[in-house]
Order: sequence, then structure tokens, then C-alpha cells
Amino acid sequence: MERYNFKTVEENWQKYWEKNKTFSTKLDKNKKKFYCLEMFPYPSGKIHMGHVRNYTIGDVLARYKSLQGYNVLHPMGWDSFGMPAENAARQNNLSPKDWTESNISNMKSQLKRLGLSIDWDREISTCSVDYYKHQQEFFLELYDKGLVYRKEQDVNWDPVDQTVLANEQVIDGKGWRSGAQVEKKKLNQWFFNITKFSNELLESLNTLNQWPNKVKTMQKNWIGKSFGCEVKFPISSPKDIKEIKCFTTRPDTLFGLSFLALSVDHPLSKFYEQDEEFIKFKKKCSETGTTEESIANAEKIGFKTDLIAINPLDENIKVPVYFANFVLMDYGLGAVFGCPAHDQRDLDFATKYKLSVKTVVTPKKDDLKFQVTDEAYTGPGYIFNSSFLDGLKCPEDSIIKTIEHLEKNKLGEKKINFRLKDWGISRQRYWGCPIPIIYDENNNPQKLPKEMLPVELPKIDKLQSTGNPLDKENEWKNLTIDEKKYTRETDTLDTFVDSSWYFLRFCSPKNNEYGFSYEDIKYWMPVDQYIGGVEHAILHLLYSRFFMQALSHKNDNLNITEPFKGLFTQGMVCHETYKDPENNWVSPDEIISKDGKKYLKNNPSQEVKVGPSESMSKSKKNTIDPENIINNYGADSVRLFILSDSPPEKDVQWSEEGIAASHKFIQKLWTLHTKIIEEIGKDHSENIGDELIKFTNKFIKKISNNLENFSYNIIVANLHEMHSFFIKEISKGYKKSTILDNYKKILITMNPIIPHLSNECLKIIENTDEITWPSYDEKQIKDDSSLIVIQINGKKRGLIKTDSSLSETEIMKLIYEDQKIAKYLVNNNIKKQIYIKNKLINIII
RNA sequence: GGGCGAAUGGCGGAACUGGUAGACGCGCACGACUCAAAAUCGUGUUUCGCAAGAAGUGAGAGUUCGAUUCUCUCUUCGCCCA
Repeated sequence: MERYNFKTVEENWQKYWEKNKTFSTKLDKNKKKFYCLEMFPYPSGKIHMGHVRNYTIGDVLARYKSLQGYNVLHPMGWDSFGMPAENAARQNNLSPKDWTESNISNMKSQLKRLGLSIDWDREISTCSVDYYKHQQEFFLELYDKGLVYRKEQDVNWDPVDQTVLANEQVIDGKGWRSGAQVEKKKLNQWFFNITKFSNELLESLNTLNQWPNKVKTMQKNWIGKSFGCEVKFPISSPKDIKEIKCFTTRPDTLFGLSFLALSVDHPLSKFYEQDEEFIKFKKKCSETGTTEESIANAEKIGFKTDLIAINPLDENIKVPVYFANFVLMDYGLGAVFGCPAHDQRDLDFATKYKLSVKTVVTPKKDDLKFQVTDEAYTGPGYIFNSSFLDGLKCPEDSIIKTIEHLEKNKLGEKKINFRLKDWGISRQRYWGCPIPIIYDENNNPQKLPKEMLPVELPKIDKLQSTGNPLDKENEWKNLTIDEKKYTRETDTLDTFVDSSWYFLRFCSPKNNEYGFSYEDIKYWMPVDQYIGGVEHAILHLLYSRFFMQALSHKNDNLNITEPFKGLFTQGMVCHETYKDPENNWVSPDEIISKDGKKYLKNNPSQEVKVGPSESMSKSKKNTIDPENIINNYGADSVRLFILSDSPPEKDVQWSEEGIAASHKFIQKLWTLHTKIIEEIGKDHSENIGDELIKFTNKFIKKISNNLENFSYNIIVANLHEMHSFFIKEISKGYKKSTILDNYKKILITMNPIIPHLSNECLKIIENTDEITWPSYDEKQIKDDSSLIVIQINGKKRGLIKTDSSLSETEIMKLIYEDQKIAKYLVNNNIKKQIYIKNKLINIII
């Protein structure tokens, strides 16, 4: 028998799809649309298994929806600005543009070999002027709406390379390339005012019912809405300071006040700028790092000022004021009050500086002797030691009452605070979208006139190793408008800006006037199903949601505020890890298996240690190159395997045995096909039964349901079951038309998963392009006999096959006739009997 | 420390709204074909037991005629936040 030649078949179909523009989409108001989008890749050079999984999952859905008659938009593009290009360019002495473009062309051909149903006519690349010029327009638009502003912020500064480092480029406090001690430096940077929409972004999460709860919770926590109160503390001081405002979520613990703590960046720090000790302290704080985690883990230290704060609820309580390293200027007001008894961090601080600890919440109402010693009590309870608050239920009643009191006496006011910070979008890099801002001779920023857009990146063939390359491009940097001299902004935009609106561009990829056309996005948006890794759960998804809010803001033409109607986050691709006897990582292709053990290929007497399956990474050498796999097994085998074994939302384990098994199955399906062709040739004329029809209808129902639920792994199992059923059933002598009709339906249901084989077989049995998703007939699925489970006292004791029209008493009769079951009933009274129609009977004795 | 989630054979994993636990695949064992091997095909494979049977979904309790599924407590692991 002829073996299935996946190489030629797959190549032929891919050529056919390309030539016929099978997946090219047009706006068609008569058809229901479906926008299926997978997160676009960074063009690193080669696709990896994570891409294979992501794009296969998306492709299955896109093909399914298309077979169902939807007008499917399934585009692909490149997130092509970013640091790796700059790093690679420096390393290999070429331009980031050339490097990126050659990577794109390579990855594009790899993706095509997976047989994805992508409309390549809509391909976009964020590093092309055609794309980023619109982004510059958006920047100016947001600027006009008051959503862009400039302020100073700390950055990680590498003094040797003269460059700003991203957090992940700082390793143990040192620059990743230079090894120099990283410093904190203040730079003027651009921000998007994302916090303006904090409430909208939080509230409308509730409307996203096709998003995983996990992601919604993460975003909710990230936005971090908290209810609290701004409290004014009167200050007694030789300096000209009258009061300090603190934000707190627990004003009800005010009587436990022990100190005030300020951020070193608090405005009041200006009074201490001459103080040697304070300068030293501030420097020490700057060594802690910028991440919240490092601040949380660092030792709590403080600098005691000469200020005395007075408790607004009791002027007799006077406490010291500190600057402290654990207070951040950009959360709340940069000032907090310390209540050590009911906050662990405050307690640590108070213990260190020997400050008072007064317990004001007791877990039991009548336990007035309760006292906090070395562990803060943060649970619920009742207020005591607190004057007029005594006895109140905490935290519910006590907080309300305290805020009421503070507001009435003008000592503070209710306040809602968000954890979310504005989005810093300036990057001191070359390979990004230039910011359309210019500075006059006094260094005042202003918008670049719109007619002067786009600001094109100057082509640089050789990047300097230090500093921001754009700073040195004098010809590009300097310009004259109306005989006035200006210099350009040399920072570029964070690449998250690029990916915050690309889903809009896909709707109108060629539109030259604007980033998109309203007609297009009215039809296509929102994205019906967005698919990607959960690592983007917060930033990318939140920024995209913000961008939609920002574009719709003060814009009557646009009222889409949520870009992604459905979200699916797929799991990672893992592989076993291997180490040789010297504990070096060993790659899977350096290994041979024998007797269930693994040995080094070039030294077969050496056994390798098999480690746990972990997410594929170069450092652990457990990556598998998709290109090799496609060459050896074909795209359909790869698609089939990447979907089998694990549900798409969970991690999947890649294995050599697994891909080989999938490939075998593809061959088996081809063998089945050959047998069916043979059987059709025999052309039996009489009806021998309807088992085939019944099976097919059940099968279509199962596959359809599993497609709707993303249970793609079960579809693969269903296909195996289908194969073993058909291979047995087909030779029983069915009529040609019965076989053809049912087999065709089966082939179509396989189409989303293994399109090449499916199309090839369909072409052989019926040469037509017209295929639509088959429907099933509930009547055909209904069994006229059913298997009834017989339980005695809840334990399964037997099965009875019955006519489904039989009554309970008739079934009981059958039970007594069945020796195996009846023996349990002898000499026993039946106390109770539960009957579930056509399913189960439980006899209690 | 807080939040969310998970735990089922040697392994990856099935089991719709509580109703036959272990689908499907891998691995393993045996058999067929072969001089032989590979490939292919077939059979078996939760554990204990010759069998009849019994036990069994991380541990312990509870609700129920019936719990992998629902509730509570605990253990371990994962992810996110701190």
C-alpha cells in the first residue's frame, strides 16, 4: 500500500491556498464576522514550540468558524521593535532593521509551513513607517486629550555604558553587560495617564464574561482599588511645616498611632537637603533598587526628623516623624502613619527604633487585656483603648465611624486610592517608535506639527556601544521650523505601545489616512477570540484596554472600550530535562533511548539523568526546533500532537514518542482512507444497518461541543475512537452512498485540526471547494436500547441491556432473572429503590 | 504573608448539570508476520488476589440512595501579588 506522502501533499495545499488567496478576507456586511487573533510574535529569528501551540490553537478555531460560515478575520504580524534587535545588531555589527527584516522573512516561511489559515495580505510590522506613523498620530491625539504628560522618574542607570537599563537587565544590582554598579537616576520621561481610567478599567472587567477569572483577578489586584481616608496630622516643628497628610485604609486604628513615615521623595524632604545625615540616608535608600519586591524584602530603615506629629483625634498623643525606605512616593501621598500593633511592617519598624506599641483592636469583644507583642494582629475584632471608638466592630463599623468623625471635624476626608500607576512610555533606545515631540531653545517640549509626521527613524548601520544612539544623530535630531531651532525628542516609545492597537490596524492594514478606518473597525471589532500566553495577563492586556478607552475618550465616532471579547490563555510547552554525569545540560537530540533508559548518543555507555519536565528554554537545552519536526513528520502531525495529551490552557509535555505516535496516526488515517476507497469500489447495494450513521452523528456532536469548549485534546482522542470504529465497521458491506456521505462528514470535522490530510482526502472522494461544517440529527443519536447500571447499596453489581421503553418494574424483573445480580437480593428486603431513567437503578437492602 | 488554582494507574491525561472511575495516547508485556531486526498488526495492562472478591481519584471528616465532582479542615505543588 502507498504510504501517505505528507511532504508533497502539504506543500501542494499550502501553494494552493496561497495561489487562490483562500484565507484572504473582505468586509462583508451580509455575513457574520469572527475576529480570531493570536498574540503576534516578536521576530527573534525562528519560531519555537510556544508559537506552534499558540497558532495551532488559533488556527483550529479560525478554520472551524470559517467552516461554520463566518466571515473570519485571522491575521498575522510582527511586534518588531525592541531591545533584542539592538543587542543583536551591536553584537553582529549590522543594522537592527536588516536583522529584523531577515528574521521576519525566515519566520514567515516557517509559519506558512504549519498550514495556518492566515490572511497574509493583512500582514503588518510595527517597525515599518507605515505602521508607526499612525502611532505618532495617536500620541498627538492623546496629547490633545490631556492623556500624555512629562515628569521626572527614577531609572536604572549604567554609568559605564551610559545607558538606561530595563529591570531585567539589572542582575544583582549590576549592569548585565558592563557589570558596573547600577545607579538610580532621575530622568524626564513621558507618561500615558492610564490612571485617569482606573475606575473604568476596573468596572468593565465585569463585562468580560469570556475572559478567564484568573486574568480578571490579576488585573483587579493590579489596579488595586482601596477605600480609605486622607488624614491631616498637625505638626509641631521649628520649621515652617503645619501639617502632613497621610493616606490610610485603616483610619480606625488611629489611636494606635506610633509614628509617621515619609518617602524620601516627599516634598518635605527639601527641608533636609542640606543635612549630611539625611543625604547619606537617602543614598542608602537608593541602593535598595526600584522594584516593589526588593523594597518589601529590604530591612526597614528610617531617618528621624525634628518634627512632631499630633494625633488629630487626641492632641495628647504626640509621635515622631521619620523618613523611611518602605514608603513610596507614587503610592498614596508618600506618607503613612504607623500603627505597629496592627501592621507587621510598622511593628518591625517600631521594634527597631524602640517606639511605642499600643493595641487598639481585640479579637474578642470582652478581652480588654489583649496585647500585641511580637506579632501584629491584623484580623477582625473590636476596637478598644480608643476613646469614642471603643466597642465598635472592626473593620466594618469602626472605619465608617472614624471617617465620619474626621470629615465632620475637617481632620480628613474619605478617599479612594488606586495601586495602578501611570504608564511610563519613554525608552532611551534606538529601535522603537520615535516620539513626535520637539524642544525649543529653552528646552521646552512641544508637539511636532502634525503635517511634519511621520518622524522616521534615521537608518543607522552601526550602533555605538554606549548611550542612546539617537542622541548622536545630529542631522536627524536638529531641525528648524519658521527659522526657529528645535531638537527632537530622542527617546522612543515603549514597545507595549506598539502592541496596544495592532488589533485595530489588522482591520484596515492598508489605510493610509489614519491608523484604521471607522467602517472597518465597526464591522470587525472587538476581537472575538484572543489567544496568547498568560504572561501578558496584566501589562499588554491592560495597556490595550487603556488604549481603547483613550481612543474612545471624547470621540463620538468610537464607543468600543473593550478590545477583546474573549480571551484564552494557553499553557506552555515543556520537555524533560537531561544532564550528563558531569551535570551538564544535555539536549534531547544528543540522546538515544534504550530499555526505557536514556543514553548519550555519542557515548552510548553513559546514561543520562532524566530531570523533571520544564518549560522549554535554551539555558536548560530542552528546546525542540519546530522546523526539524515539520521536516520529519509534517505539519499535520505537529498540529495533532501539540493539541493532544493536555488541555490547551495547561502545560503540555513535548515528547519524541508522542510526536512519533501522532505521525503514525496520520498514516493510519491514510490507510483507512485507502480502505474506504476500496470499499466504495465494491458498491454493495443493500442496507446492512445504520451503525455508521449513528456513530457519525454522535461524532459530529462530540467534536462540535469539544471545539466550542477548547477541549482540543479530547478531539484528538475522539479521532482515535473514530478510526478504530471505522476500520472495523467499514468492511461490513455498507452502500457506497452511505459510506461516502458519512466519511465526508468525518473528513470535514477533521479539517480544523489536520487540514492538509483532510483536504487531500476530500479532494479524492469529491473534488469540490464547497465544504461546510456538518450538522447532526438528534434523532439519529437516540439509542433505542440502553445500558442500565445496577447498583446494590450504591455499589455497581451489574449491567443490563434493555429496550429503553421498558418500565422500572420490567427492569426489576430482568434483574431477578440475572443470576449474578439476583444473588445479592436473596433473603433481603428491599428498603428503597432509586431509578434514573435509561441510566441506573440503585437498590438499597 | 495574601489571593487564585491544582492533586486521578509507571507517565500525559478522560469522566456533560453528583449516577459504570481510569476514555484516548505513551510506556511496558505477550503474540502474529520475518532467517532476523525494524516497521506493521493483534491481545493485555489501577492495586491486592489463582479465583470468587475486595480496595481505590493527596489525607481526614461531612451532606447524599450514590461524591473524582458539593461543604469543611489539613498536606503538597504551581501561578500571581507582596
